[in-house]
Amino acid sequence: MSRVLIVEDDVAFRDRYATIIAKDAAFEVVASVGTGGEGLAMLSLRKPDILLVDLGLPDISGIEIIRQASLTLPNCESMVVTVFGDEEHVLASIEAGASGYLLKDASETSFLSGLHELVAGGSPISPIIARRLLKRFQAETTPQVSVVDSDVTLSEREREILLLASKGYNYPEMGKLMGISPHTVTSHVKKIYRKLAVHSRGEAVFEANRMGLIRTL
Amino acid sequence: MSRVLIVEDDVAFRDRYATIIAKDAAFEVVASVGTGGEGLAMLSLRKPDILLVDLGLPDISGIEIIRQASLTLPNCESMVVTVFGDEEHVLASIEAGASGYLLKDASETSFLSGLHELVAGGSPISPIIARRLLKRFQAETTPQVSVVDSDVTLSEREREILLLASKGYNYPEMGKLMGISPHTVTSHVKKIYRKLAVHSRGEAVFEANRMGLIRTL
DNA sequence: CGCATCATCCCGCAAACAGGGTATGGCGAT
DNA sequence: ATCGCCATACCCTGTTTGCGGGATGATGCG
Repeated sequence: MSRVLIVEDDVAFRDRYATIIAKDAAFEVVASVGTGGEGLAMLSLRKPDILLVDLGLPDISGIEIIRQASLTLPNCESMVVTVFGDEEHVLASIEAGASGYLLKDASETSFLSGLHELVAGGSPISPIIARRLLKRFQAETTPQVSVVDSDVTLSEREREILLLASKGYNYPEMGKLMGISPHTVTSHVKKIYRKLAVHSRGEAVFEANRMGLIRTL
Repeated sequence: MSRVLIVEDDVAFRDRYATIIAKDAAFEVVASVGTGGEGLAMLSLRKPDILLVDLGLPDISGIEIIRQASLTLPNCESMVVTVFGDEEHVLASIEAGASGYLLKDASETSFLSGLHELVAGGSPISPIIARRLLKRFQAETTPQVSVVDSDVTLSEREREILLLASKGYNYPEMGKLMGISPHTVTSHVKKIYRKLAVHSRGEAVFEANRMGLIRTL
């Protein structure tokens, strides 16, 4: 039997959820509150297995409750039930650790089956929401091609210098570190400037890691 | 009425899909083939509204068919129906342009409702699959939090200047652009250096957009 | 064998820069 | 009303940089 905590400010919805859940022997509502503060309190007090949370709470955002839940209760799965279908809310919820995301217009059966899927290790997501996620994924994977816009290729030495430049070393220091003359460093830098079509260190560094020539991670 | 193309090598499944779809007046099976080659042919020949595709085809991967569909038929939604629930297949499908992803063990009703959601602009995704996607998202977004390591906050002016510096402007130019004296610019820059604990433009720019203070997009 | 590319080295100069001051006024918090 | 923070502005000094030249050897490619 999974213990459910409901956090929802709209009393009508809160009661509806409680009623639906009560019908299913697999679930038990251990608390049903209307504010984020109460939600956080119940989280540590009742330690639910499932957190059913609305995002538009009067005091704090439901996101925070989700975050708290995934931090303090590793076995607790968070399900968002909300009217917000926009990308920002969805992503924030997922980043906070939500495992399910249903819109409030979900039918009773899809609501219940969502809960069952949640405890089974799945992630019930309303198709409309899922579409947003897919768009995001496609947007993230495809632009890699567009990032490789220019066909600029730097030589090994040039990349090294650029990396050192990005860390604030001046020419003499670079020369010493690379075991070459500072004059040589300037020569390389000049070529870098020409290749990147820039005319200062700052711009070079900026362009370089915009073009993925320097990986900051 | 949505025109459906089925590409599935297992005859039993193929027939099952066709039978289920035939029951719904909203859909019409315009072709039902067992190989990727036939699938591609039917794609251009029948121009379906929905592509129902298995990933494990004998000749070419279903991924390729999805890619072809999203490239040539902008109004065609691709739905993957497969046994592969691993991350690689899922991500590849989505990257190729799939809008739905159901596992083969889906019930008849969830199969049909999935199709309906697809034409309604949603993305039906089996909860197990969705969980995979969420994991991916969390893995991708969380590192950004760790990047915000230091509690350095730059003032509005300081950010502006840093942005201009990253584009290669020198102090006089910045001053002109911002309508302030070049001396003032240096003052701001000095404060920036102190805050970021750097001592050159290059390093400042590097640190700034490593810390997410500058958005490169 | 040329030709291109890379890495290396050198000179010199005007401009920009780093870093140290000092000082004004506004604005919000205490 | 006093304090801190920000933005503004200026001065000074020594160093670094940007950019214009010119030059050499090594390597790789057609």
